[in-house]
Amino acid sequence: MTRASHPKTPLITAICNAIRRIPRGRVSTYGAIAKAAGYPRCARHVGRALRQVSGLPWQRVLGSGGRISLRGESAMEQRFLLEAEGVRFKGRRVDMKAFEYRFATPGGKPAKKLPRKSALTRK
DNA sequence: AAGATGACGCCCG
DNA sequence: CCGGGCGCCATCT
Repeated sequence: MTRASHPKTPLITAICNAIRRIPRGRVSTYGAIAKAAGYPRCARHVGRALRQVSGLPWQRVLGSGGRISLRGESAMEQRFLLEAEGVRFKGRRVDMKAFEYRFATPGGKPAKKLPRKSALTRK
């Protein structure tokens, strides 16, 4: 298990949590999820979380603009799964206007911004 | 310890 | 619309 289970860093946990909040028939983006989780600049880590943690609604996570970021057959599968739950596409991208899920912001207050440098390894 | 990597994002031509 | 380039950040080699 050198690579296994691991990284349960707060970052991954928060991100998974956010992903789980996306309702069926709706989608979100890597960037938006990272932000909603409280880690604005960590879009890349959303992908990492999806890869490590199983049981997440991974098909609801898209790249900016509502485009599928995966390649090959995984991309086809993602599109298939999304359409199966009612999400519709406009060309190669999802009609975000109609299907993007907006994360609830606590008390109308936007997520706090990360100091710009990671708050994890930091101290 | 240093460099490379990645289910990303944004700006530019 | 598409490709190329640069920035982000925790992990991995």
